[in-house]
Amino acid sequence: MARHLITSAIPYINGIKHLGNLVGSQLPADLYARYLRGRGHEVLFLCATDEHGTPAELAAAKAGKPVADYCAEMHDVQAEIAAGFRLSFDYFGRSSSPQNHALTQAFAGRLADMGLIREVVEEQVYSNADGRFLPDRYIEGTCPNCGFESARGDQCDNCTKQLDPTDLIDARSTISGSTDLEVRETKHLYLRQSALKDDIAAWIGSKTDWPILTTSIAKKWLNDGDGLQDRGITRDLDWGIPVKKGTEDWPGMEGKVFYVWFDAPIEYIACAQEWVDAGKGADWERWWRTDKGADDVTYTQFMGKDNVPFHTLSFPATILGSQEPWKLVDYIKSFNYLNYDGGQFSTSRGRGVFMDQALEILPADYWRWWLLSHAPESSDAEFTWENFQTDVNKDLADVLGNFVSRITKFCRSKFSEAVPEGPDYGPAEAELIANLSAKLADYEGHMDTMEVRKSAADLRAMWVLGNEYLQSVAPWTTFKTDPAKAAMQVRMGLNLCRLYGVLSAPFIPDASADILAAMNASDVTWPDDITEAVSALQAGHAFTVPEITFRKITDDERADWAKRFAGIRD
RNA sequence: GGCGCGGUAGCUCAGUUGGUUAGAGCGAUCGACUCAUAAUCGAUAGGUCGGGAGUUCAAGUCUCCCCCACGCCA
Repeated sequence: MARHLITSAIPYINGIKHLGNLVGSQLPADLYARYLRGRGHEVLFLCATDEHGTPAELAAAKAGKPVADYCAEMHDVQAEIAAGFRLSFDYFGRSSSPQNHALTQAFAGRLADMGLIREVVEEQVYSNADGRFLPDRYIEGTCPNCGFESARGDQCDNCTKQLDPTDLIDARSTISGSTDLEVRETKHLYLRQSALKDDIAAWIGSKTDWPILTTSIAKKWLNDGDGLQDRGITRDLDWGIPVKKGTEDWPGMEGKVFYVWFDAPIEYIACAQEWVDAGKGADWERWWRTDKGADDVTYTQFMGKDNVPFHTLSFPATILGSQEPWKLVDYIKSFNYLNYDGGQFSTSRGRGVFMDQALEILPADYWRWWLLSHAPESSDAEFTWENFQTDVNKDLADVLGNFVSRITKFCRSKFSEAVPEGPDYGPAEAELIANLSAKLADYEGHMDTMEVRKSAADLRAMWVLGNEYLQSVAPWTTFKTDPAKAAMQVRMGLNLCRLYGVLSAPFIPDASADILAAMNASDVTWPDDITEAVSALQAGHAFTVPEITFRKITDDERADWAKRFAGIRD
């Protein structure tokens, strides 16, 4: 039994995530966590909400709520939706937790002690009306180059010229529209990532088994231009973790907070502390401190490609720079984007399906299966309603659901709602067992290496083997001449239902639980041996014919949903 | 403009270090079966592997150029 620490990129607190976000981090992380638990490994699976920064402040203001209240509410909303998708976090924390405050401040203090923090005085635009410094993207004005009226503080979207906020003519705040702006000096802390470049490059270089997507992004940032740049880790905001040097005040940094991208990944560690403090775990250090038992932990992170730089460079810079025995990530599984019907999902335009909407129209398993079996691993993937409908109907309703239905109903009509008597398995069953064993090995191999789409294909192939078997031995025909033999064939079919329930659980936990409950199965452990597994249910074992496991999506529904989620809001 | 991931059957995608007639699922067509959610099983059709040039005994797989899509950055 091995120990696995798994984290999913932590979703931003502002709003509900769409299916592309889900399939890019939380869902595959959950698949992996469920699989490893199923195999009997010890797993700690953590996720949290990422709560700091300007967007959270603005969203709270828009909602007319104090930012702390807003975040608390949205955390609960996201937690509820995550539960709806059956995301099996051991703990769903918050980056605004007291634990993360203390740990982030401790890291900053330690990095300062190691000489890796420098103070920089810079000029930034301050909005008197808003009472705050404005990040470049919250400033708009007329481009001095082309005259475009909605150029942003960092760049003109019309002529693409790179700009400084002070270049803009009639600059205004996009928050309030106010033109009462001024340039003020402000002091910030920078993490000297440039000093850690060689360490990080050596570490990345040692990860030869990582996905190309992960390492190519990391190497680009390491080597482009002047190489890895020092990064500002503080901001002039109210909402965030106050800048402190450990537990001490940081002279000159009063009223400032750490930048969200500094404290967010530290929450991975703080989340484990929250898990313990909430009474759900006993010891977080044995997962995170290599001097306290974490040296045998395998740590895997899941994220979309946009998060890769922060997980391959920024967070490792924090860890490596501290020179403390923190656990570094062993494997980063990154994903491309899921497109929606030929374009992007769009939060602002309401285009695509969001997590809460998805659960309103169909159970979680439908989404889990389709999204995972089409995970954007090697390139961006494409969601269309036509594909979703045909794939889900075929795979879940016809291949798996109908298999359970046909065998249980046949048994009930010809025998009873109990596994019938019959002889031992024969040659046809031996062949089936051999095929299943081979496919199970493929399935486990692909799950071990987190090849999500291939794992889904292997699982489906095992479902198909059951249908092939029934079709070939045809118990409905056998029954006419040799009822005892037919009973044996039915016994195999019922045992396959139980087996599918066990093996399918990482992908479709609810349906698996339903099947196992219908089969009245007490043993749900992962099979070591298929021969044994298909003998688990013995003659006389009572079962029930389950309700329809997966109903089909109709053409009307598909058309209706395609229209509903096309994005008419503006 | 620079960089990155891609461009393989109607659709969604696989194709290890270059090596026999390029694969899967869906869809289509035909057949079998009738236990089942008009389900299942089998068979067949369908691709000049974005375009061009090159290296090689041999290239979807390597090199160069070009085109297209998406993304990131400045």
